[in-house]
Amino acid sequence: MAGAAAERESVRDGETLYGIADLAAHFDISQRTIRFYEDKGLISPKRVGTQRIYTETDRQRLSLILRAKAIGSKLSEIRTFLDLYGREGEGREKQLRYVIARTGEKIAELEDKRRQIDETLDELRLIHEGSKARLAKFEAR
Amino acid sequence: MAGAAAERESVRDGETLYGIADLAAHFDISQRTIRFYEDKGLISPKRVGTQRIYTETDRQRLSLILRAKAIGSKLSEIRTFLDLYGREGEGREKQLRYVIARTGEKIAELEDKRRQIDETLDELRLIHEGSKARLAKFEAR
DNA sequence: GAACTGCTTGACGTATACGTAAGCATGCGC
DNA sequence: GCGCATGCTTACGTATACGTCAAGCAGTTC
Repeated sequence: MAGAAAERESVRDGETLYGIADLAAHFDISQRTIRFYEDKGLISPKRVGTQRIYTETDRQRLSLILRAKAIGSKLSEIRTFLDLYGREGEGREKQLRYVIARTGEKIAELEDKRRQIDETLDELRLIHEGSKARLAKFEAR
Repeated sequence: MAGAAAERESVRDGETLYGIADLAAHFDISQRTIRFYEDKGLISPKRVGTQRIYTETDRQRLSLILRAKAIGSKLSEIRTFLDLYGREGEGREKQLRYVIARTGEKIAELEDKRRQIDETLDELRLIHEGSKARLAKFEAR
């Protein structure tokens, strides 16, 4: 990953840049939302004058933010979440322990959520299939 | 006090009854939260004078509500969610179609959420294990 | 029978996650 | 040079999901 990043740095000439409208359209969110995330410190685009300029990295960050949101993380959590990804390259012992602890918590939390979703899915499928079967009887008359 | 109510459980029909404090303690939520759900029409306990009395069915309903919340449903959604469970026994054709449609949507939604959680889990495990491996090197010195 | 405890109903406050509107700056296309 | 689109900041508004008093009633205890 560090190698790929370095490589992308070297071909910076060809790096695609985005305006706020581009990202808003791509992710189907409002510009206000993107600015809001910036206020919360989740993304820090470059500026040209006052205008925000987003790099590919920013775009991926935003993608991560949205997925984290989709699985039920709060924005305040997402901030430390992003830090985990950011710190991955660093190797200081204390930070490693921190990352291990936090990711461990999150993993347990998500596994639990997954279990609950599975249970709910089982029940819903029962109702779904049962209703379909009962409907079939109606139509068979 | 409500605990006392649970103890002298209605021997007549053998059904266990609960006070609001019982449920709050059991599910580790506040009494305020339970009353809030009632305001939203999610549960409708019996009353003895002004006091709320919950049956086993109410308890199960509350359990369902909390699980639905845990997987990211909004309270407004949970209301129709509960209707699905309630209507399961009824067999009117139109209602069956409704139930099939709604459960189908929810199933698709949850399956998607499950996928996203799995992806996130994969990434987190990579970071987690990778960090543990790197930490092991530190300690091996 | 006064204090204590638990429950009740408002009414208002709070955190999160944005939406919306107003007003100003900037850049383009003609 | 002018109008229109696009973007910026500031500020207030909104929906959700509760928390936090405040004040009162109903049993229970001492």
